[in-house]
Amino acid sequence: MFQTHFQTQSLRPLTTAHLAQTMTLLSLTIDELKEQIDKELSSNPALELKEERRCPTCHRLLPERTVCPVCSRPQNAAPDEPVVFVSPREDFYTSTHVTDDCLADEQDYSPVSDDLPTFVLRQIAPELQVEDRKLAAYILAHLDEDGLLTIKPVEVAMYYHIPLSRVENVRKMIQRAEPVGVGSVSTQEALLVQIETLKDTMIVPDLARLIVSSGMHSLSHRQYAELARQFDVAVKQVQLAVKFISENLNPFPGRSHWGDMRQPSSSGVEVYRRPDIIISHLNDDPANPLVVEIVMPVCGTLHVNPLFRDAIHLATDENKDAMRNDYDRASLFVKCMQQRNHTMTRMMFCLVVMQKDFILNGEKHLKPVTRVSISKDLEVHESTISRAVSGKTVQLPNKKIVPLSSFFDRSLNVRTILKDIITQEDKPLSDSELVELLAKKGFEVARRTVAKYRSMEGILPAHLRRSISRA
DNA sequence: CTATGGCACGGATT
DNA sequence: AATCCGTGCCATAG
Repeated sequence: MFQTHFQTQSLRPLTTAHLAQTMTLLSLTIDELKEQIDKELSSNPALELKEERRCPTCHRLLPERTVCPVCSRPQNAAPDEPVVFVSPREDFYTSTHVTDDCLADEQDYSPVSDDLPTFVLRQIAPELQVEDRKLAAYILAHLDEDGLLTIKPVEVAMYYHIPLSRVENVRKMIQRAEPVGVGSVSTQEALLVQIETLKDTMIVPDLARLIVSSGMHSLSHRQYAELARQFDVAVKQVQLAVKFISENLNPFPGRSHWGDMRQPSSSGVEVYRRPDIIISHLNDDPANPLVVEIVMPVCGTLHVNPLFRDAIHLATDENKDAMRNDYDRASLFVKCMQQRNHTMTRMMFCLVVMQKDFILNGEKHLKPVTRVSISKDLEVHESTISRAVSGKTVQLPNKKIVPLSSFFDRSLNVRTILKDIITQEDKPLSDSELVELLAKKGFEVARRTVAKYRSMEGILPAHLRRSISRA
């Protein structure tokens, strides 16, 4: 029902080679795609990148059509249907990996958002020795989604064949940068660093420090009595110190700062990348229809250079085979690229129609959709959708960047409702009470599941929940 | 006895 | 075929 103005027939893969390459291209993220295109362009003279015209009114590049798909909507599209098209936006490309490029001073990348490593690196780059910069970048490249280090400092030192002390010096600088404590090896270290920096601006109870430095185990198990005995103070004192800790410190430095734009997926290494797809309102006016751009990392469209084809006939026999080969490769590449974009376009159209509420009104309104159902609507194999979704990110109209896979998250809506309930209700609710509240709103989940969701969102259990600071 | 986290199982998803 | 997710049961802390 959704393929109103998308013709599938003309783009069916013809050969197995075509199919295979389309599949690989489909699963590539935007950075990998650019890499692939660059490689192909530089190694194959038959391939050409043609700069296309811009739309006179909105200045978007016009890839395949002469009519701008955004300004002049296709006639057969209903007014509330989203416009989906492939958008060549090289200008949008910014370096997202932490490389030497990122370290160049005061460059304006105009990214939608920095990733966490870049964000930190910018702060400390000015005071860093030049030769320590790539060291810092390396360290920052190995943070988990909580902002903690995934490798040991010793390993870094061995990797670069430098003394451990040098690694630690750089690491100390990273830890002092915002978000404070990032780059720590453990939650304990993160907390200690935060305490040290807080000391400058406020009074830190000594007991809090003691508890963090030598009572972490008891703390995490909420054994307050044990702590009181260990430090020979009243339980009440311990509770006060714990309160201070939970209100002022954050064991997961990465979360407070970046939790908003990032979904806590446990494999979230790639989550900070710039988006593969951009969804926005035309001219950012909510009254206008949605515009969905499948971002191409190059400016213009790829096609086979017609001059090259003519030149084959003029070439010597010796060159002819090679040129023929180049030509075939180029045209295959172009076909595959079109196929890829075609699939992406159709999929996004389908997805945006179904998840319109989610895109406009937030995560609460996410409908549980499976990849299989989409594949049926589009009449493609489910693995095709899987590949198209995996690793990609989307920028929503509210400028948040989320992984495309969250469109298929079965429990995201329940989790956000849960978050809402917890932040709004002032009295700490137990898990089973939460189950009832959720049931009232029409979400049937088990008690155990609520507990899981809490830990996924980094929400503390009912005991230690007082006033959780949220930015 | 209640609240919660760990382990593991089954079914759905990829 | 491998993986992820929701859930049930059980142990443990308070």
